[in-house]
Amino acid sequence: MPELPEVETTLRGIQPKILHQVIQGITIRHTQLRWPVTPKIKSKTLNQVIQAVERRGKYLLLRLKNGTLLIHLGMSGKLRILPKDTPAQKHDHIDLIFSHDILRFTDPRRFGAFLWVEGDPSQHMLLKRLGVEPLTTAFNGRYLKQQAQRRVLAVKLFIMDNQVVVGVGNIYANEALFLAKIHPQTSVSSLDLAECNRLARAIKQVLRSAIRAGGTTLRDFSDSQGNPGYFSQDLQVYGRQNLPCFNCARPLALIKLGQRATVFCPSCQVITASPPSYSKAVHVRNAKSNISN
DNA sequence: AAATTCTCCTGAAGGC
DNA sequence: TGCCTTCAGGAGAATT
Repeated sequence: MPELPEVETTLRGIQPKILHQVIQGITIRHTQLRWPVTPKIKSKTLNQVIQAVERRGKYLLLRLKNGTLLIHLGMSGKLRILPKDTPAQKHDHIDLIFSHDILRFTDPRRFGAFLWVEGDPSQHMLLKRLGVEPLTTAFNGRYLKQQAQRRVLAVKLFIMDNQVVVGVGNIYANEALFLAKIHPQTSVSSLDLAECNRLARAIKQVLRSAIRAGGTTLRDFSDSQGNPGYFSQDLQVYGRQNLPCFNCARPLALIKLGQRATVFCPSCQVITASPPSYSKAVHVRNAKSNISN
């Protein structure tokens, strides 16, 4: 499932292939994505040059002279560079056709988005309220501490809030909290500066490692060439419920926080401050480890 | 306002 | 084998 490292991996794969290239055609096979794909995308993009390829959070921006293609991979989306004559398969929804190859958007679960945006994309509804990029110096312990003031929710939900920091999805939130030795249910306003510093550093470290590994492939992520990511092998907690903690060998626990699977080590990630915890958690009974690949 | 729950979708996996 | 149910999850929308 694409999080920031997977989107960054995709960006690095497609950028050299499409930058400064002319869009010679566009094929839309399925318009029902998260939002309908408007037919005017065709006329707006035809014969336009890709002037820049950027990322903001988990959004990809293909900038043209008169507007921007705003793309989100959702849960199961991928963008691949393929030879021009590659036959389309079931969930291949959109092709951008260039002189030598095509950029194909595939998304079985159709949680993704493919939008045309005019004007400054940073002011678009979907982008203007996004928080800081985690891999910039603006994201640090002091920032987290300041943002956490008077917020009443679990730290895991807080770091997954895109208005605080972008790009931290469920997998990397679990991993970063383990690395920072912070219990996912800790009330975020109770974290001291040292803990915030640890957490910010852990998020950066986990995301950087995952980008270096080409992302995490659980079921269906692959990069623009169709290669899987190798970070799955480095996962410390995600998908490892009931298996031994790599630090202390005790079994990892699984709960649900905000309807997301949350895996942590009950002995390495201890809540120190009081009140002890926030956000309702559902304990998952008879949980089986379900990591794939 | 902030926190919480619901919702979209398909494929995989489990139960019987 | 096969049908049925359940689950996964990003993030906006709806609700509390």
